Amino acid sequence: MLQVAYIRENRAQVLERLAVKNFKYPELVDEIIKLDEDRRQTQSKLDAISAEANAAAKQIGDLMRQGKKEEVEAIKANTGSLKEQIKTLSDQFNELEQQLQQQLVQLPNLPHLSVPKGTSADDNEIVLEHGIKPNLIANALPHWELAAKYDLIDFELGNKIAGAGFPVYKGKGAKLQRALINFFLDRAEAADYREVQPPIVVNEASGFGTGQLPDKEGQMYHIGMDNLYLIPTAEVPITNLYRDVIVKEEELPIKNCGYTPCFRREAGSYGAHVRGLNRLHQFDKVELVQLAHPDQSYQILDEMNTHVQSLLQALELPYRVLRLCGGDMSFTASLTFDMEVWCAAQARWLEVSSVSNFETFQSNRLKLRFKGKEGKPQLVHTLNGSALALPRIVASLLENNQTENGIRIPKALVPYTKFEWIN
RNA sequence: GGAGAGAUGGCCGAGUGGUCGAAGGCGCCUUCCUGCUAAGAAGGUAUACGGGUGACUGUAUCGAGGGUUCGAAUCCCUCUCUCUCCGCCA
Repeated sequence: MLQVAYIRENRAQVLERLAVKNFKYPELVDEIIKLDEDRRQTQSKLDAISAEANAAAKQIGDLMRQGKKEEVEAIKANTGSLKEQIKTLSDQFNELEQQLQQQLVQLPNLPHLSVPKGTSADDNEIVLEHGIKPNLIANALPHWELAAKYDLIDFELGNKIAGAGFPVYKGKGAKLQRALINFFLDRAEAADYREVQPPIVVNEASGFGTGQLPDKEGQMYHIGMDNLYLIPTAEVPITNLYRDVIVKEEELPIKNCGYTPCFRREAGSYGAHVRGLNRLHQFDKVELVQLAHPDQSYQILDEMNTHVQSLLQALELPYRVLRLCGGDMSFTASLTFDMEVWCAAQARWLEVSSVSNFETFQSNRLKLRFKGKEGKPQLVHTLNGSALALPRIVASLLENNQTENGIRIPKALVPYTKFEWIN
């Protein structure tokens, strides 16, 4: 959520930035400015009358102590109309605040100046490509067939007990999951992230804090009876650890990481592109979350970017880094880098990580601030990134590393899997 | 799920319907003092939104929301959460 004062004072710039995200209702900006104007005027009136009423009440108190009953009655005669005015104005004020809030949450975050214009994934800027695409053996198989061939993942069985998109990992397939999670967590720990294990359901306030709610209910599984949501990413619970918190400036940056399963309804997805592990309703992911000083957040974004790349390099996977264009970025982000790995048998790039700086968009909703020795509390910048999401990593490992003799596990992972081959 | 108790500032904790944005303690910050691993003294120390170039100032906030009252941390109602005991259970 953008800050009203910022919108008010930087109207032209806000409009210009929103255009980069192809925001469809720029008139909302002026509606917000108008509502804010009304709100402030109403507050001024309300405050003045409340002050008057407070003064009268205080005076009555003094007079009562002196036993001057008649004078008290004279003052009381006036307070009735003050009360009515206060009631009317505060109703107005609450209404205006509510409207303002409703409008504000509809504005997406402003993209960073480096974000290219564009309308779809085709307009994303390829920042770099790393590694060499493997030459596959003849009769190379896509990962879903490899998973069946080596009895690693059972999509049918998952279908039976839950539904499509909930695979069952078996034997070395299951061990590979566990190995990847531990590998990613160890790497995060080595980079000074503190590991946390958050709940995998969250309440509404948490969903609002990181920007999933309102409006994106359809992407999350909802437990109606208890009004809880299954998390779509660990970003939600981990960032919300700091909701309504004022941290000390010298504690920044605050680095947390965590492994969780993630749940996504993925309503409307279909076709060959969602086969196998390409798109699931439940998957595992290790997430990095940082709270940063505004002066440092872009440097930290680069560091996170580098961290994710180091994981892909360790896993010997060819990858590329994209700078997302305005049209492909999320509602909440200021700048996002996506990492995609090459899946050789499908001959496709698959997104495995998304690293973003949200600047103050989330922290404004979360009321997450920092305070130095002097001065007012300021909103922190929040950042997060997948490091990494498992399914497409597995897809790529299986497809890229298939040989006549089985599937080779990359060296860095062998201490975790305790096996070098799947065969 | 049943019964009871409770929710006050960073923490602990007091609070009679007016003198309470809130005693006291701890913590923290600044200054002073004392030459010694420390102690003492003074002052300061919530947040949001307004108004003012600024010093400053108004309003709101004692779990949340309503109500009673000229006036509510204090009285009433609803909700949420926490704790204790019982039940169930990994």
